[in-house]
Amino acid sequence: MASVFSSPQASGGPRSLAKILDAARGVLSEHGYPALTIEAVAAAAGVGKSTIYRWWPNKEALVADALAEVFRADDIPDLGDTHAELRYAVDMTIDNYANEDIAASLPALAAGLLPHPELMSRFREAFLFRKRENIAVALRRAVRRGDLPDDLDTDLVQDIWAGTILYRRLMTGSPLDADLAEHLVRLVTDKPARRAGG
Amino acid sequence: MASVFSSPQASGGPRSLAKILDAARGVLSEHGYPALTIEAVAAAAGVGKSTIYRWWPNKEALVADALAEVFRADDIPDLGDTHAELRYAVDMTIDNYANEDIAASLPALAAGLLPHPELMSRFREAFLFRKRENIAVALRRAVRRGDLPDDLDTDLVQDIWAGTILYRRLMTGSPLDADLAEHLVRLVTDKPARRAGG
DNA sequence: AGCAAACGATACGTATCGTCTCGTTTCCGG
DNA sequence: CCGGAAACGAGACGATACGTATCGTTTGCT
Repeated sequence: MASVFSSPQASGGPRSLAKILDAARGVLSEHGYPALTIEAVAAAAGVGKSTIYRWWPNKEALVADALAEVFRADDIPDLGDTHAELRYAVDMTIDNYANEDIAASLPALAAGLLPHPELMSRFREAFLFRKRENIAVALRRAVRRGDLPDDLDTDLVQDIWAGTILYRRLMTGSPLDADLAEHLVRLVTDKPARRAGG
Repeated sequence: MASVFSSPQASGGPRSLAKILDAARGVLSEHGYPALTIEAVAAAAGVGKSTIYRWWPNKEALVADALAEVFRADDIPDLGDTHAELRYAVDMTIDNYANEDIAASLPALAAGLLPHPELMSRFREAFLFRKRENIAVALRRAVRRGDLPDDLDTDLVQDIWAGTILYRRLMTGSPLDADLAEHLVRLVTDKPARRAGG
């Protein structure tokens, strides 16, 4: 998969992207986000600073690219069982945000990209929407089975899942365990009483 | 209310905290987070840098203090109506995260505090738990009324509310409107079918 | 072989951080 | 109303990182 934030030119093309992305992940894992400077990545990659700046506009874009390759965006398998499929989706999301490198970088990433709408939307594309579409497929499948209501707001469901998980990870520090996953799935599958069926 | 991150000494005590906090909010509102440097705040407050560093360990702590005063943490009024009370709580949360200054600063704040557990926990205290306890009171009131299940996990409810709202604000950019508020309230009040009544 | 793109090294100017020193102002007790 | 201590303003300072620019070298395509 090509990188999202780098801008390979027409002919010839970059020769050191992979080396740089690997080095970025390495620095991040070994020394943490505060140590992740362009100069440190360049040194770890055995590369000149200019080479990094040739392909990425700034540090956040580089980190986003480096992490995008670690971010899971599986197709949700058709298991014939709605509960199991949604659990798969939630577990995948938990997996992503439980990842040390990702969790440690996301706030700084968001902070750095927020003032740059162009980069921010590319970030959303790479990080969120790729995964979201796969989960949406599973949700629509569940609707077709009759397990979820026709008017289900799939975006809201995903905002709730990802939002809760991320919030727990970054703000409250509560565990991201099977219990949470189960709650989040049931939040969607246990339909409201709807005032009639009582 | 005293500030959370500053550390006023025994006697004498600081004379310029308010001036500095006001200046910080001013710079933030007028020029945005990237312009919020210690030097800019000092200049805007008509204060020496050293005065700021005397009372706050770093920029994040200062910003956290400045924003904590803007953060709403109302008591949820006893309206006799669970739905209305929870809606009040959700609206308040939306209000907080819809605030330009707060939303623009939160990621940078989280990024800066994350590597410092001590500051991070003081931040949680000031920003989250004050508000959460007030909302928890309303939730427990609703349980007592029989409108919510006895085993309600109030922390999870709040993680879902705040998480979803914050995620929408920072990541997807979806609107934080009455529709969302209503959905989030119903998520809690429309009890699951519980496998029996269905 | 030849050319252009990609590269590495590295110097440079700018910005901000957080520390420090020093002389001045403010406050409080006596 | 005086004197000392704390708080203060100004700003110099070293360290670090950013992002740009220059330049000679390597790489890979034709």
